[in-house]
Amino acid sequence: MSITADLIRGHTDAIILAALLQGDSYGYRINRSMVDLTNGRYELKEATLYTAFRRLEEAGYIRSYWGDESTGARRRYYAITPDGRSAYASMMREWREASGLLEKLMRFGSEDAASDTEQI
Amino acid sequence: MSITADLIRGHTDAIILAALLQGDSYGYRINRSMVDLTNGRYELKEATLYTAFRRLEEAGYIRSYWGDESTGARRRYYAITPDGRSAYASMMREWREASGLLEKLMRFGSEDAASDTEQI
DNA sequence: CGAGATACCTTGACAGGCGAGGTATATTGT
DNA sequence: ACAATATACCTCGCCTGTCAAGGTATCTCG
Repeated sequence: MSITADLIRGHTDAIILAALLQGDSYGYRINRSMVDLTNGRYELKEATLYTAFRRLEEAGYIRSYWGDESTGARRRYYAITPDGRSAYASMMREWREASGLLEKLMRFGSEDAASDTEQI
Repeated sequence: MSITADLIRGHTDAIILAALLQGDSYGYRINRSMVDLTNGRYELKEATLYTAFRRLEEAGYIRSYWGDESTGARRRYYAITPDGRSAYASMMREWREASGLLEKLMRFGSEDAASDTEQI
């Protein structure tokens, strides 16, 4: 993976919730879709993923149920809850704000900026 | 602070290097300028800041020297090294890529998107 | 003289990410 | 028939960055 962990840290939950907004899904599949969407440049590691599921379920943002696969390995499906939806929304808001601030702070010194006309 | 730590986590080094691109500075001042630039919405905590200085100096990205204040508290100044400059550049590149990916992943589900014409 | 600003620093705990390891079932190639 | 691979789940324990809490010393102002 070309993207280091700390750049993603803290966004795991939002990413998972976003995936579940599309409909119920399960761990392995979510993992795959990350890889696909990013062309393999980023992967949510399994350990991270399952820890996150626990965390999110405990927080009441998702709930889980076993699929009734008649064949193949069993799957634990996850569904986003109403609380999860509003959590997602506020995470997105935070992300927008944070990335704006970061942008500002990180090019504080560099002059490829050309957009600092707004006063702080 | 309205912005949670984990959203910024991992960017501390880049932020500090960016500040030093403007010229040598010292801890307390860098800290202040963060607060000013973000209108108080984000603050690099002192403990975090000084840990980062150690880390960056050990990595050879910055070097430090004591200022010769004739009055007031002593100041330890930091200067960015050539290695630090190229580290900053690659951190910026990583940030661009990561934030692009995150954007894509996090609105995977939501339909304020309207820009998913590019195929993955 | 006491309060507050300036300026530095360390310790210890915490939380999230993940490497490494494990389980079980189905498919595919030889 | 059997090994390899893919699917699918899970846990333990380490590592790293953040930060609350505490500490030091100097200067200014009322």
